[in-house]
Amino acid sequence: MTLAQQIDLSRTTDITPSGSDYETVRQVIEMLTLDYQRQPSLEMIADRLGQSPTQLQKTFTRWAGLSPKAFLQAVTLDHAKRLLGREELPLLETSLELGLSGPGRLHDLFVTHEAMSPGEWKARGAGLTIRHGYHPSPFGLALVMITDRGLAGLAFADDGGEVACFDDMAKRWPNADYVEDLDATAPFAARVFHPERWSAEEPLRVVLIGSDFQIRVWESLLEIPLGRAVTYSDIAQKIGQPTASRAVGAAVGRNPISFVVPCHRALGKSGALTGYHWGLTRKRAMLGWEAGKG
DNA sequence: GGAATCATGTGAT
DNA sequence: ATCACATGATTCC
Repeated sequence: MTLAQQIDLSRTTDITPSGSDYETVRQVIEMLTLDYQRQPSLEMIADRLGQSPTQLQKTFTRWAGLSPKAFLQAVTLDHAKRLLGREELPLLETSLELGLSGPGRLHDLFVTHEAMSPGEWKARGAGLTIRHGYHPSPFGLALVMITDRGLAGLAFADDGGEVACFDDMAKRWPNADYVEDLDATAPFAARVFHPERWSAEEPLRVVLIGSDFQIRVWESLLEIPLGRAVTYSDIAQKIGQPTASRAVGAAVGRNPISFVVPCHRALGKSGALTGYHWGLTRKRAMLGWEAGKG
């Protein structure tokens, strides 16, 4: 069976109502990034997209829970630095910590994770059955991969990139058996993008398949609260290898469960969004989207 | 200030 | 062995 046959695109189920808005958001972010010096106004952007400013405003609010202006601010370097928690006044810092302690513990408490043993990692997925399916998401078409131990992979495809996206994921565990099973993946797709629905009673189950080093990095990503960010060197410190920030970057980049393991909250020391496996635009979109949730 | 350069750990080939 | 990196600090203009 060929790869294209394994991925049946016609059977994707619409789960997130805001899924179709991402294309608009993506184009806006790209315009802003392309000539950030000229600071194109909302009117100009709407014009270039062939939409009215009010239409665009509506789309944004629906997608981000955030006005366009607030969203645009959330995408700037300035805001990224704030996420790192370096520029807070002491007073604000305290209230910020308090305010975040709820959602901040979210990942800790509501995502249970287990790691594959080193032996299983070396087997490169041998003996493992991975069920997968594409579903719409707030960040474009999402590829969900699960094992009987929980969510193993979450990836994103740009238009027409569905096969490439699947291939990217599948070659991480080349010896696994892959079965398309949208009925099995749909419940995960429905929950993943609604973190407020994760609960201690019914936590989101994820399984980390990677090397020992990668798993240590990914586990520390899980501890970053919503609305905060850390640097690659912060993570290196945390796992006790302070000179390994670059290796950390590589490991973060190989995170197979993007969004749930919040690798988009890892930034360069300057606050710059240095890279993202599924495209920098998507990283900006996620940070902006999350700014509307906290 | 910004470009060039270096030290650096991990994982794939 | 060698190479490519989602880094970061230092050293030059």
